[in-house]
Amino acid sequence: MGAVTSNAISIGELSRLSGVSPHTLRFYEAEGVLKPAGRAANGHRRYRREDVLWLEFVLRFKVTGMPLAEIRQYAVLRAQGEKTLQPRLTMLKLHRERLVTKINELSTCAGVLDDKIRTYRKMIAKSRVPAKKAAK
Amino acid sequence: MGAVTSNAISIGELSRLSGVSPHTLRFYEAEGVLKPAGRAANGHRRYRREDVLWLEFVLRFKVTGMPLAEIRQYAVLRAQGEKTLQPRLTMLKLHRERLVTKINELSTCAGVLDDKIRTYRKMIAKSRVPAKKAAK
DNA sequence: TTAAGAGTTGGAGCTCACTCGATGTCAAGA
DNA sequence: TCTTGACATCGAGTGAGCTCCAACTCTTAA
Repeated sequence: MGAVTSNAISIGELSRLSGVSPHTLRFYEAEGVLKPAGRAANGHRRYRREDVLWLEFVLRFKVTGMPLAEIRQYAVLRAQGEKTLQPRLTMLKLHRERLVTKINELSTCAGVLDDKIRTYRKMIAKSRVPAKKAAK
Repeated sequence: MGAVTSNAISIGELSRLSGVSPHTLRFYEAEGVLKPAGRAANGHRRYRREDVLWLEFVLRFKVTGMPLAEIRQYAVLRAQGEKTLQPRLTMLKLHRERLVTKINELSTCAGVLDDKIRTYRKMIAKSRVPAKKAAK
């Protein structure tokens, strides 16, 4: 049975798994968003289950528009252990607020967009009817 | 009473009104997002009511994450008049779809975030209780 | 033995959306 | 007359977030 290897995966596998290119994964590591990955004997990066979970968390942050710098800040706190629970909670709450605001903003825009679409449909319908009448 | 002036505003006024810097307004014009503004006798840009409304529309597109290139594309169609109603409607519908998808995605993330916040609160509460007991 | 394929590094380059700086014109007010 | 302030143009610079390239090392399979 494999000794140290256990269930660690390569950068290529993580890339396929996460949809993030190997380039970008290394870039994230350089930026301090991902902690320096463990290495195999040949120097290749080895990602473990917890690394995959953290990446998923990071991607959720990203999707919600958090800038990398802020994600890194959170990552740094996390690396410092339990004593930073409070500041991390503060960051999460703040981000939650922004997220709710953003969702509301987008919903408003979606409403306006719907109105616009309805108007367009009507305009297109009207511009077609006279043509039919004329043809009659 | 003022003749041609009517209710046209300067770039500075539009900037204050919209929260977009004069630099950026000129940049938008150069990019074809805003149509070339009318000019006063001295060469200064004069924006009219319809220009302000169009800018508002553009900003709503922007807020919802539409890239400038796409907004310009819409602007170009609009400038071509009634005959482009159909392609514009198509663009609006497509964008609506993306917007709805985005809103759902964000809502999911908000849910996950809420869970995380709850977990953090519990962890913080637990890390406090033993300290109190020890002090007793 | 050679070639392919997956990884490594460092650094340059790219896109997007601004943002700024230099330089100039013009009109109004002290 | 001189200064201030708002505007103009043009081109360069910025920052975020990748994305690609060159050159190299290993391992494995033909």
